[in-house]
Amino acid sequence: MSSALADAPPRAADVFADLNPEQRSAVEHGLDEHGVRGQSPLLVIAGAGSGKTKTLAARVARLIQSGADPQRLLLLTFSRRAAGEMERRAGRMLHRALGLRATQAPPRLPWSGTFHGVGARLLREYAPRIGLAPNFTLLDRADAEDLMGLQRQALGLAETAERFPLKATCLSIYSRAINGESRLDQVLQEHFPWCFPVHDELKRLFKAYVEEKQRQQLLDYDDLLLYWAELMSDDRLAAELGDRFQHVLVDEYQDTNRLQATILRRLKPSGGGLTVVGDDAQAIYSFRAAEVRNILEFPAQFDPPARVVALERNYRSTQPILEASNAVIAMARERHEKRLWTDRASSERPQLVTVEDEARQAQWVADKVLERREQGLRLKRQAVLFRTSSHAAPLELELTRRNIPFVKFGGLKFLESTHVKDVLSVLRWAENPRGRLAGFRVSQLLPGFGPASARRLIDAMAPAADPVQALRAFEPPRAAAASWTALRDLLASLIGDAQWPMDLESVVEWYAPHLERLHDDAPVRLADLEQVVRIAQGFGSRERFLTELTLDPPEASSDESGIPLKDEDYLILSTIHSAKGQEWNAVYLLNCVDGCMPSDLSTGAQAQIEEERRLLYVAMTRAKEHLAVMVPQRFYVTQQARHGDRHLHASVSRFLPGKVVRHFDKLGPANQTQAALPELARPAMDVAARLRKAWD
DNA sequence: GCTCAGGCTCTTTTT
DNA sequence: GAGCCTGAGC
Repeated sequence: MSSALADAPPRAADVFADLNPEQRSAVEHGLDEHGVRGQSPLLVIAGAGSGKTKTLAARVARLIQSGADPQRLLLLTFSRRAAGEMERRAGRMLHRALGLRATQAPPRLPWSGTFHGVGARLLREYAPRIGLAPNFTLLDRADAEDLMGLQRQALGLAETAERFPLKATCLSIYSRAINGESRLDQVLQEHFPWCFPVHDELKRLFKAYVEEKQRQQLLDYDDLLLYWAELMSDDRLAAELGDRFQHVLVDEYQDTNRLQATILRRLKPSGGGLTVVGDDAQAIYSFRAAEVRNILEFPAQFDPPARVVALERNYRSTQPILEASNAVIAMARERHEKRLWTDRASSERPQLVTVEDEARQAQWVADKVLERREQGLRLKRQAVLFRTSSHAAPLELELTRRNIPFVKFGGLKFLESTHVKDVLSVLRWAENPRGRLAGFRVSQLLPGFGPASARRLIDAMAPAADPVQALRAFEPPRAAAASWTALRDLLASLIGDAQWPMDLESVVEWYAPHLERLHDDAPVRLADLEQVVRIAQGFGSRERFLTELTLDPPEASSDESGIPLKDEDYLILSTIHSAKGQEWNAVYLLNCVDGCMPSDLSTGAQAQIEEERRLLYVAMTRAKEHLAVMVPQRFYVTQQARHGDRHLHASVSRFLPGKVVRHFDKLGPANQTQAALPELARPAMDVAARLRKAWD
């Protein structure tokens, strides 16, 4: 224990002075002026905008100030970004609390990060003790899907008379079973009923998938949790790890799944030293097998039960915004009774803005954003939120047209796009020449090189003592002879000696002509690749680049101009999921109509609808002063296989009935006449039918 | 035996 | 638009 810290003058009162009584009680739980006293578990129910991050950071700072070793503090957050934020704020408080000089850095928190990130580090360290290869390769989701796809093919499941679930669906099912600690038949019954007939085949497939991962020393995301949990089913290792981390703090506990709860339970069986923070009203990740019951049943899990502290004072939003948000969540079926309050009065109510269509919606938002900027509100203080990434497309177009810079969070990461995956796969293959996945993908980029040749190639390389030699000895299919030479030589040089980050540039150079041949929009994709090259420069080596990119991918993308520099001003576009934990002075919420909000893919079970309601609640509570909820009356639906593109008539979200809407100021075209919507009389669409049926 | 073009289906949210 | 399967054509 650092004596310098323990000897520091107790100046806690200065730093922690502005905590309210509930926050203070959470921060001081188990502590007194002599340091760590009690060790009972703590649950903090933290409403939206109630100073959750501040409280958690203050608790971290207070623990360290009281003598806790930063090395023995495990801080589990939802995202890397949240971990960084927590470390920064705790650092600032510590800096003041310990009376450090400006040149002195506060202690770092080496064990803060996501469950997955921390799991990866622990597993590398403990690998030799649990029969795991320490240099295991981490699969991102797309890789895992490809591996599943290969097994699906190999088992002949693709050729069954009935269409077998796609590889992505197979992986979702598998992942759900792992994270939810559920049996396959339960998962199928509850979440994938249409796949139930192929229960036995899926079971075979998953067995093959697991075996293949083990053979190739591959771990997928779920394995990071699974192996961690398994590691701690050994009493000795569990005790060792439990002892290693004196305090364990978990953020966003409402979005953890059962497997994560198991890990915590094995880490801290008595709950001593365990602090979890969350808000059941903001649970929005059940599609990832998050389990709200984790937080609801947390206190009773221990004997004596965990102490519960509720933070109900909201510091973020104005009274009118909070009232509207409270009205939305008050209609939820099941919830922890809790009433957020604030003293931030305002005469401005949230707006419910009806516009004709999505194009007008984009114009309205762009106008308003500029108007607010004229009034002095920087773009960065404003955000546009949406349920689904594609909902922002018309707005992105409008913003680009008007030269308004923006950065988009969430949705399809550009790392997952075909061309970026292609390039990264070449690097992966070079990094691990016996890995079958990357080779299988890359070789088929060559014209005349199909799945059969690809399989022949990876079969030749996998067992080879010298993969480069196997590569040179390989006879390519005749049609691919010319292009084969270039790939072979590229790989040989990449395997031979790594030249980072020049390697990546060689790969892009090799790939460019193939990109040209395979895609019509090659220039746009090439711009993405230049972006990758730029990102790569921030990493010390090829190996680090590949592993860290998997656990911590860049979360933003923007138009072709690339991500703006940090000091530039830009508008935030974000999915609601990615907006978690954030706040802005002005928030615009797109497409608040039935079919988008709730998404018509989530109107099946009541539980899904309730989650969509919480999603709206999360979106609204991001706003500090200005909130505009947009309702386009019709929108254009593209790529409908059956009927082609057409207009769809939309109605305001079911989560905004009369008694909620009265908390809003209504804006919009005074009288929308039916004449303006000629062809909408009988929309012959599946979606429309489903929307109606949802009201039955 | 192998590749590739054409047609069909599905399309959320993320570590 | 991309994944996936089928079947024509080499």
